[in-house]
Amino acid sequence: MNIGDAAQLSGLPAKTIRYYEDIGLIEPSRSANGYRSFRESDLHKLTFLGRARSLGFTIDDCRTLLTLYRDRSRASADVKHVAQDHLACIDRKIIELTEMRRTLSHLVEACAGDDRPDCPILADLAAVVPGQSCARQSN
Amino acid sequence: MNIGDAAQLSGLPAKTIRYYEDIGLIEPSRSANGYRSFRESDLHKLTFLGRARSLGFTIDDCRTLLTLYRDRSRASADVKHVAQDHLACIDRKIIELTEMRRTLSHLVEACAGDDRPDCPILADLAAVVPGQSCARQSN
DNA sequence: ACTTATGCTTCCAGTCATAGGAAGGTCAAG
DNA sequence: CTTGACCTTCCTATGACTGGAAGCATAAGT
Repeated sequence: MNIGDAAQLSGLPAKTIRYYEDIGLIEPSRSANGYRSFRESDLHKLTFLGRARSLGFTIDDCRTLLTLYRDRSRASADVKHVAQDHLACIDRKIIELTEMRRTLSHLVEACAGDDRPDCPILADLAAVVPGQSCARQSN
Repeated sequence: MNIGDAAQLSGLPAKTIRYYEDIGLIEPSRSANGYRSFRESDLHKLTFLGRARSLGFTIDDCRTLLTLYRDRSRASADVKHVAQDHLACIDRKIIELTEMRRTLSHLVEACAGDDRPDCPILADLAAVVPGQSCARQSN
């Protein structure tokens, strides 16, 4: 199977598949003409990766998860640990975004949105004293 | 005022301030020795930028917002528009993360997390048929 | 006057997970 | 035998920085 078919079947762009080979996530064999040749197991890995990425796991997480997947003597605790860490990371992001959303929606509501220049949004951006804002922990 | 003080007072790293000059967001003057010299207005812009960034506005948004801020004849509708677009963007991200969170937390709950190899998390990652998963709209 | 330390400068490279595109080889169909 | 679709590698760009090297400037201490 060539990369085009692998892309079609896995749902990943060919570009991404080449990248995954580059960074050592997959190792498809090569045909005589130099084309990548994908076996069932390669395709399986690709769909695994696609699914893991769609759940927001980093490439590094994916590497770990793939290793655990291959390892028949793994402990499910190890997998759970990776997933829980990621879950915590997602939760932090959701909290951060929700906080932004809260502030921003207040500002948007307060803004008349007409042709006059007075704008509470700009006023907020301009007025905040550095030490007092919530800007610090966002990095 | 040198960059170190500007960094302290604005809460932004000196590196970031240099970067903002590089991309044309600010234009501090220079002292005789070649050091950047920050006026009150520069500092004001920096805190404005810091606040806008902490609300998740892109650099491009910041550029627009700064321009609107300078423009005394702006219409608040223009500002509101930028903010609303960003709010919609935040909402999309929250929805996406929440969807990930939902799936992932189910999987984590279902995983025993002991020393046995059986793991619903890996099973899910491995089993999904490409066309059927929710992987598509995440790009 | 000399050393040390801190602060400033520019420039180059790296991050993350790809995407875009150029230049060129391969293959099936008409 | 040419067209077009597919494949290859290699280089560059994204966003918003961050890290680090090499080299001046300045201030403090001895």
